[in-house]
Amino acid sequence: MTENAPHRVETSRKTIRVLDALREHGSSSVTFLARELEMNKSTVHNHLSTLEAEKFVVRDGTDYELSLRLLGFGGYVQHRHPLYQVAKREVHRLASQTGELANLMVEEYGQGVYLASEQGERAVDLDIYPGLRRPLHAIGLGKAILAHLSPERVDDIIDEHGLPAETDQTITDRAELDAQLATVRDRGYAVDNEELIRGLRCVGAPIIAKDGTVLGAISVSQPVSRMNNERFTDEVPDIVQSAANVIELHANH
Amino acid sequence: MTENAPHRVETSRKTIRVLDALREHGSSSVTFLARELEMNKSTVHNHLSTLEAEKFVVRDGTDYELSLRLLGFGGYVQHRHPLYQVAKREVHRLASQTGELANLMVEEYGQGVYLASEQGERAVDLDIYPGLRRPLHAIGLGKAILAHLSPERVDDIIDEHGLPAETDQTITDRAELDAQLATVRDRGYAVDNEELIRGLRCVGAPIIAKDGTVLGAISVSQPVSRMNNERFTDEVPDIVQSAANVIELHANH
DNA sequence: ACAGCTGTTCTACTCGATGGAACAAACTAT
DNA sequence: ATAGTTTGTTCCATCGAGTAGAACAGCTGT
Repeated sequence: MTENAPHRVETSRKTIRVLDALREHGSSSVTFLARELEMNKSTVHNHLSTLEAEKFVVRDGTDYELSLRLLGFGGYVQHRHPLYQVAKREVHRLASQTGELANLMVEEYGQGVYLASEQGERAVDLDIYPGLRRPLHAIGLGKAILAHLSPERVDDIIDEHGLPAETDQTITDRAELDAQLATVRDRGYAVDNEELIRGLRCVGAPIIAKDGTVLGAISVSQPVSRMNNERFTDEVPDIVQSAANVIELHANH
Repeated sequence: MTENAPHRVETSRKTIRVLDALREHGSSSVTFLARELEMNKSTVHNHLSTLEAEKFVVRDGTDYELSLRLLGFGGYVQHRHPLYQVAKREVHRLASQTGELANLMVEEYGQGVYLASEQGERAVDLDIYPGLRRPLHAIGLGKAILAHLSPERVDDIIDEHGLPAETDQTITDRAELDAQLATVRDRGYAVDNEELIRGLRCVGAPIIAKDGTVLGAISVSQPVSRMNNERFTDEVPDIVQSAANVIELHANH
């Protein structure tokens, strides 16, 4: 038992570690996972057998991989999420209206989680999928959310996750971040300028509930080549903000 | 240890049972789950603490519910699924072209699993989401798949799952099913006529790989009121089949 | 104030997860 | 072919850890 941790089930943590490893490495064999996780071969085998019996993994010959049963859990969580239900259509509309990539994000455990991601006709292909987690400070979506969390909450989050640099444009200075968050609050939307991925610009608007708490954020991402400064500072922000407003109306019944 | 089951990790099964219960009942308290699962209160508490530490569940005051971390696994599984990658755009196109509900299904463990589900402008709202499982025999999508599995495989599946009646239109007779599957093979698409849900018609076409194995099926569902017999037997099948053909082309590189 | 709920903590017991060795099956290389 | 290496799987004894039950604390309503 580590430190002051209460009574935890160590065995189940091992099972979760196996699942995590399968997600990180894709289809894997018993011995590979045993080496990777520094667990005994027979232990890994037992856990995989259990997961297979429970249909959480499928075996492809000698390798195991995550099964669609996990999609059942994931789809369920997404489907029943209150913000997803009201925002789904707007994300869709935003993607087809702009032809670009539209995303919906919420905060959980101090990280940004994509709740929905929809590609328009000419959208960039970014390997973004629902459930993917990204640091909040490095993307427009995340800054839109951070700007409307309580200062204590922002402190906690940065204490836990820091301000890692994703590209050379990422904000890594706390004062700089605070300044940007103030700007976001003023003008109502956030941007990121190749902060997570080089060549990509993104405009995000917060979704605020009637009691003032931030529910999430919605954004449009497009290559710098297709977003000149005018679109970047005028047109796109308007579109994204009005989508956020529509969602706010639905969210507040 | 039950029967001839090899060495399984019983503790992890309990954790999985907790997750299942949370999915079935939604947000739940410790004592509720303990009663439901016939486990000791403290045992449930330990498992939930573990799941919370691993961020698989979030607590909302005294209740626990499934977290977005599960969406991470689910989204990953969906995103990396080979059929999803090639079929995604066609499902999208089918939904906007018809304005109705378009679905993509694959078979896993003898059940039909929705891989994608997209609503067009006037589509019915069916509580279908990616990862949801349905019996193969009761839906057009499922019959499109069954028709192209090997006879032994079909036998195995029916041995395991039977032919439960979802509505009074569901096929529950094996001979009747075989006859329908033969028809599906002949004309290239499958239908269901209020077999899963009353008032809903569905046309599904199989997606076949170049080696003859069935990869999945794609469908359009709409209310009987909007699908007269002509559309049901001519127009819609054509649209769905051509979408399936496009996917087959992409799947075969 | 008291009874009846919760969730949580503690502890002793014993069940079962674990790691190591032994096994079989599949491949490689000589 | 045969020997050698690597795989997945099974077996088994040990001891670590999950479990159940009781005790505690915090809350609600009458």
